[in-house]
Amino acid sequence: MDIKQTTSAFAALSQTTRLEALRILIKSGADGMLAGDISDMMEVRQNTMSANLSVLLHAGLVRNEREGRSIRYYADFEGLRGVLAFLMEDCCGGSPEKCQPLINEIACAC
Amino acid sequence: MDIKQTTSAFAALSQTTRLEALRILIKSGADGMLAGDISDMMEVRQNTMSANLSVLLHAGLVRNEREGRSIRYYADFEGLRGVLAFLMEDCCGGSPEKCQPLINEIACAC
DNA sequence: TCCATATATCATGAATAATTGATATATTAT
DNA sequence: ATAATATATCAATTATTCATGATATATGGA
Repeated sequence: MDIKQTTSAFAALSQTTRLEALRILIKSGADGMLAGDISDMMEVRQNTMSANLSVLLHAGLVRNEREGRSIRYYADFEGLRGVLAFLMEDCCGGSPEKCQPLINEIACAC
Repeated sequence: MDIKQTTSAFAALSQTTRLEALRILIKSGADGMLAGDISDMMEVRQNTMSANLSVLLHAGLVRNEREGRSIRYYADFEGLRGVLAFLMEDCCGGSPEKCQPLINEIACAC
Protein backbone atom coordinates (compact mmCIF):
# COMPACT_ATOMS: atom_id res chain seq x y z
CA MET A 1 0.00 0.00 0.00
CA ASP A 2 1.41 3.38 -0.96
CA ILE A 3 0.35 6.99 -0.92
CA LYS A 4 -1.09 6.90 -4.45
CA GLN A 5 -3.32 3.92 -3.81
CA THR A 6 -4.44 5.37 -0.53
CA THR A 7 -5.37 8.81 -1.85
CA SER A 8 -7.23 7.13 -4.70
CA ALA A 9 -9.17 5.05 -2.19
CA PHE A 10 -10.10 8.10 -0.13
CA ALA A 11 -11.02 10.02 -3.29
CA ALA A 12 -13.35 7.16 -4.14
CA LEU A 13 -15.03 7.58 -0.76
CA SER A 14 -15.29 11.36 -1.02
CA GLN A 15 -18.47 11.35 -3.04
CA THR A 16 -21.95 10.61 -1.75
CA THR A 17 -23.03 8.02 -4.31
CA ARG A 18 -19.86 5.99 -3.94
CA LEU A 19 -19.70 6.21 -0.16
CA GLU A 20 -23.31 5.04 0.13
CA ALA A 21 -22.71 2.28 -2.39
CA LEU A 22 -19.76 0.99 -0.42
CA ARG A 23 -21.72 1.21 2.84
CA ILE A 24 -24.45 -0.86 1.23
CA LEU A 25 -21.89 -3.42 0.08
CA ILE A 26 -20.28 -3.48 3.54
CA LYS A 27 -23.70 -4.23 5.02
CA SER A 28 -24.29 -6.90 2.37
CA GLY A 29 -21.04 -8.56 3.33
CA ALA A 30 -20.32 -11.87 1.64
CA ASP A 31 -23.64 -11.80 -0.23
CA GLY A 32 -22.64 -8.77 -2.25
CA MET A 33 -25.17 -7.14 -4.57
CA LEU A 34 -25.90 -6.97 -8.29
CA ALA A 35 -24.92 -3.68 -9.93
CA GLY A 36 -28.47 -3.09 -11.11
CA ASP A 37 -29.93 -3.71 -7.68
CA ILE A 38 -27.56 -1.12 -6.21
CA SER A 39 -28.57 1.52 -8.73
CA ASP A 40 -32.26 0.68 -8.27
CA MET A 41 -31.96 0.88 -4.50
CA MET A 42 -30.10 4.17 -4.66
CA GLU A 43 -32.21 5.61 -7.48
CA VAL A 44 -29.17 6.48 -9.54
CA ARG A 45 -28.95 6.11 -13.31
CA GLN A 46 -27.40 2.96 -14.65
CA ASN A 47 -24.38 4.54 -16.28
CA THR A 48 -23.67 6.86 -13.37
CA MET A 49 -23.68 3.88 -11.01
CA SER A 50 -21.50 1.89 -13.36
CA ALA A 51 -18.94 4.69 -13.53
CA ASN A 52 -18.96 5.06 -9.76
CA LEU A 53 -18.59 1.33 -9.14
CA SER A 54 -15.68 1.40 -11.54
CA VAL A 55 -13.99 4.06 -9.42
CA LEU A 56 -14.47 1.93 -6.29
CA LEU A 57 -13.14 -1.09 -8.16
CA HIS A 58 -9.97 0.61 -9.35
CA ALA A 59 -9.46 2.01 -5.87
CA GLY A 60 -9.40 -1.57 -4.54
CA LEU A 61 -12.45 -1.08 -2.34
CA VAL A 62 -14.79 -3.49 -4.10
CA ARG A 63 -14.47 -6.68 -6.12
CA ASN A 64 -16.87 -8.01 -8.73
CA GLU A 65 -17.86 -11.20 -10.41
CA ARG A 66 -20.01 -11.90 -13.42
CA GLU A 67 -23.20 -13.77 -12.70
CA GLY A 68 -25.08 -14.49 -15.88
CA ARG A 69 -26.08 -11.22 -17.41
CA SER A 70 -25.49 -9.35 -14.19
CA ILE A 71 -22.36 -8.42 -12.29
CA ARG A 72 -22.22 -8.90 -8.55
CA TYR A 73 -20.19 -6.48 -6.46
CA TYR A 74 -18.67 -7.10 -3.04
CA ALA A 75 -16.90 -4.87 -0.54
CA ASP A 76 -13.20 -5.69 -0.57
CA PHE A 77 -12.41 -5.88 3.13
CA GLU A 78 -8.80 -6.69 2.46
CA GLY A 79 -8.35 -3.53 0.42
CA LEU A 80 -10.08 -1.50 3.10
CA ARG A 81 -7.81 -2.98 5.71
CA GLY A 82 -4.75 -1.91 3.70
CA VAL A 83 -5.97 1.66 3.40
CA LEU A 84 -6.67 2.02 7.11
CA ALA A 85 -3.38 0.37 7.99
CA PHE A 86 -1.49 2.90 5.87
CA LEU A 87 -3.34 5.78 7.49
CA MET A 88 -2.76 4.55 11.04
CA GLU A 89 0.85 3.48 10.56
CA ASP A 90 2.87 3.98 13.74
CA CYS A 91 -0.03 5.67 15.48
CA CYS A 92 0.90 3.95 18.68
CA GLY A 93 4.36 5.44 18.81
CA GLY A 94 2.95 8.79 19.81
CA SER A 95 -0.03 7.95 21.97
CA PRO A 96 -1.09 4.33 22.41
CA GLU A 97 -4.10 5.23 24.52
CA LYS A 98 -5.66 7.01 21.54
CA CYS A 99 -5.94 3.81 19.55
CA GLN A 100 -8.38 1.96 21.73
CA PRO A 101 -11.49 4.08 21.05
CA LEU A 102 -10.86 3.67 17.32
CA ILE A 103 -10.53 -0.05 17.62
CA ASN A 104 -13.66 -0.29 19.71
CA GLU A 105 -15.67 1.61 17.14
CA ILE A 106 -14.57 -0.55 14.23
CA ALA A 107 -15.07 -3.67 16.26
CA CYS A 108 -18.87 -3.24 16.38
CA ALA A 109 -20.74 -6.15 17.89
CA CYS A 110 -19.09 -9.18 16.33
CA MET B 1 -21.88 11.72 11.98
CA ASP B 2 -23.64 11.98 8.65
CA ILE B 3 -22.92 11.47 4.99
CA LYS B 4 -21.84 15.08 4.39
CA GLN B 5 -19.31 15.12 7.20
CA THR B 6 -17.99 11.75 6.14
CA THR B 7 -17.50 12.58 2.47
CA SER B 8 -15.81 15.81 3.50
CA ALA B 9 -13.43 13.85 5.72
CA PHE B 10 -12.59 11.43 2.93
CA ALA B 11 -12.16 14.29 0.48
CA ALA B 12 -9.68 15.80 2.91
CA LEU B 13 -7.71 12.56 2.84
CA SER B 14 -7.82 12.21 -0.93
CA GLN B 15 -4.86 14.47 -1.57
CA THR B 16 -1.21 13.62 -1.01
CA THR B 17 -0.17 16.65 1.05
CA ARG B 18 -3.10 16.35 3.41
CA LEU B 19 -2.90 12.59 3.81
CA GLU B 20 0.81 12.80 4.62
CA ALA B 21 0.22 15.68 7.02
CA LEU B 22 -2.40 13.69 8.90
CA ARG B 23 -0.15 10.63 8.97
CA ILE B 24 2.59 12.78 10.49
CA LEU B 25 0.16 14.10 13.09
CA ILE B 26 -1.07 10.58 13.85
CA LYS B 27 2.52 9.55 14.46
CA SER B 28 3.08 12.64 16.62
CA GLY B 29 0.10 11.68 18.73
CA ALA B 30 -0.50 13.83 21.80
CA ASP B 31 2.60 15.95 21.11
CA GLY B 32 1.13 17.34 17.92
CA MET B 33 3.27 19.58 15.71
CA LEU B 34 3.58 23.27 14.88
CA ALA B 35 2.16 24.25 11.50
CA GLY B 36 5.50 25.64 10.39
CA ASP B 37 7.35 22.47 11.36
CA ILE B 38 4.93 20.40 9.30
CA SER B 39 5.43 22.54 6.20
CA ASP B 40 9.22 22.54 6.71
CA MET B 41 9.31 18.78 7.14
CA MET B 42 7.14 18.23 4.08
CA GLU B 43 8.81 20.95 2.00
CA VAL B 44 5.52 22.56 1.15
CA ARG B 45 4.96 26.32 0.96
CA GLN B 46 3.53 28.01 3.98
CA ASN B 47 0.24 29.09 2.46
CA THR B 48 -0.35 25.78 0.72
CA MET B 49 0.16 23.94 4.02
CA SER B 50 -2.09 26.40 5.83
CA ALA B 51 -4.87 25.89 3.30
CA ASN B 52 -4.51 22.12 3.54
CA LEU B 53 -4.47 22.10 7.33
CA SER B 54 -7.61 24.19 7.20
CA VAL B 55 -9.31 21.54 5.09
CA LEU B 56 -8.33 18.85 7.60
CA LEU B 57 -9.57 21.06 10.43
CA HIS B 58 -12.98 21.68 8.90
CA ALA B 59 -13.26 17.99 8.13
CA GLY B 60 -12.85 17.27 11.85
CA LEU B 61 -9.66 15.28 11.39
CA VAL B 62 -7.31 17.61 13.24
CA ARG B 63 -7.53 20.09 16.10
CA ASN B 64 -5.32 23.08 16.75
CA GLU B 65 -4.22 25.34 19.55
CA ARG B 66 -2.34 28.62 19.52
CA GLU B 67 1.06 28.49 21.12
CA GLY B 68 2.63 31.92 21.12
CA ARG B 69 3.20 32.98 17.56
CA SER B 70 2.77 29.44 16.31
CA ILE B 71 -0.20 27.13 16.04
CA ARG B 72 0.07 23.53 17.09
CA TYR B 73 -1.94 20.89 15.27
CA TYR B 74 -3.03 17.51 16.57
CA ALA B 75 -4.71 14.52 14.93
CA ASP B 76 -8.33 14.37 16.12
CA PHE B 77 -8.71 10.70 16.95
CA GLU B 78 -12.29 11.16 18.01
CA GLY B 79 -13.20 12.64 14.61
CA LEU B 80 -11.42 9.81 12.87
CA ARG B 81 -13.30 7.31 14.97
CA GLY B 82 -16.61 8.82 13.90
CA VAL B 83 -15.73 8.63 10.22
CA LEU B 84 -14.69 5.00 10.37
CA ALA B 85 -17.73 4.12 12.46
CA PHE B 86 -20.04 5.61 9.83
CA LEU B 87 -18.29 3.73 7.07
CA MET B 88 -18.39 0.39 8.87
CA GLU B 89 -21.93 0.73 10.22
CA ASP B 90 -23.64 -2.67 10.43
CA CYS B 91 -20.72 -4.38 8.75
CA CYS B 92 -21.16 -7.32 11.03
CA GLY B 93 -24.69 -8.05 9.90
CA GLY B 94 -23.42 -9.32 6.59
CA SER B 95 -20.18 -11.05 7.42
CA PRO B 96 -18.84 -10.88 10.97
CA GLU B 97 -15.69 -12.78 10.12
CA LYS B 98 -14.59 -9.99 7.80
CA CYS B 99 -14.31 -7.48 10.62
CA GLN B 100 -11.53 -9.09 12.57
CA PRO B 101 -8.69 -8.50 10.09
CA LEU B 102 -9.66 -4.82 9.92
CA ILE B 103 -9.69 -4.52 13.66
CA ASN B 104 -6.35 -6.25 13.95
CA GLU B 105 -4.79 -3.86 11.48
CA ILE B 106 -5.96 -0.75 13.27
CA ALA B 107 -4.98 -2.20 16.59
CA CYS B 108 -1.24 -2.09 15.78
CA ALA B 109 1.05 -2.95 18.64
CA CYS B 110 -0.44 -1.04 21.55
C1' DT C 1 5.38 52.01 18.75
C1' DC C 2 7.81 49.57 15.16
C1' DC C 3 9.60 45.44 13.35
C1' DA C 4 9.97 40.45 12.86
C1' DT C 5 7.83 35.99 12.97
C1' DA C 6 4.00 32.69 12.24
C1' DT C 7 -0.10 31.66 10.08
C1' DA C 8 -4.38 32.68 7.41
C1' DT C 9 -7.05 34.57 3.58
C1' DC C 10 -8.00 36.17 -1.14
C1' DA C 11 -8.14 36.05 -6.21
C1' DT C 12 -6.91 33.56 -10.22
C1' DG C 13 -5.56 30.33 -13.71
C1' DA C 14 -4.80 25.32 -14.53
C1' DA C 15 -5.99 20.80 -13.82
C1' DT C 16 -9.54 17.10 -12.36
C1' DA C 17 -13.65 15.08 -11.76
C1' DA C 18 -18.95 14.45 -12.21
C1' DT C 19 -23.21 13.72 -14.77
C1' DT C 20 -25.46 12.82 -18.89
C1' DG C 21 -27.15 11.09 -23.48
C1' DA C 22 -25.76 8.03 -26.79
C1' DT C 23 -23.76 3.89 -27.95
C1' DA C 24 -21.13 -0.46 -27.43
C1' DT C 25 -20.34 -5.06 -25.42
C1' DA C 26 -21.70 -9.33 -23.20
C1' DT C 27 -25.00 -12.80 -21.93
C1' DT C 28 -29.32 -15.27 -22.28
C1' DA C 29 -33.69 -16.63 -24.34
C1' DT C 30 -36.72 -17.48 -28.35
C1' DA D 1 -30.03 -15.23 -35.94
C1' DT D 2 -32.70 -11.83 -33.56
C1' DA D 3 -34.24 -9.62 -29.64
C1' DA D 4 -34.01 -8.50 -24.80
C1' DT D 5 -31.47 -7.63 -20.62
C1' DA D 6 -27.45 -5.99 -17.91
C1' DT D 7 -23.52 -3.36 -17.68
C1' DA D 8 -19.68 -0.58 -19.60
C1' DT D 9 -17.58 3.06 -22.38
C1' DC D 10 -17.38 7.45 -24.94
C1' DA D 11 -17.64 12.46 -25.70
C1' DA D 12 -18.92 16.76 -24.04
C1' DT D 13 -20.31 20.09 -20.75
C1' DT D 14 -20.23 21.77 -16.23
C1' DA D 15 -18.48 22.03 -11.73
C1' DT D 16 -14.66 21.42 -8.19
C1' DT D 17 -10.31 21.55 -6.58
C1' DC D 18 -5.32 22.96 -6.36
C1' DA D 19 -1.19 25.67 -5.98
C1' DT D 20 0.40 30.18 -6.17
C1' DG D 21 1.59 35.17 -5.43
C1' DA D 22 0.08 38.85 -2.87
C1' DT D 23 -1.64 40.48 1.20
C1' DA D 24 -3.81 40.46 5.82
C1' DT D 25 -3.96 39.22 10.77
C1' DA D 26 -1.98 37.94 15.16
C1' DT D 27 1.67 37.54 18.53
C1' DG D 28 6.09 38.68 20.68
C1' DG D 29 10.29 41.37 21.15
C1' DA D 30 13.17 45.69 20.96
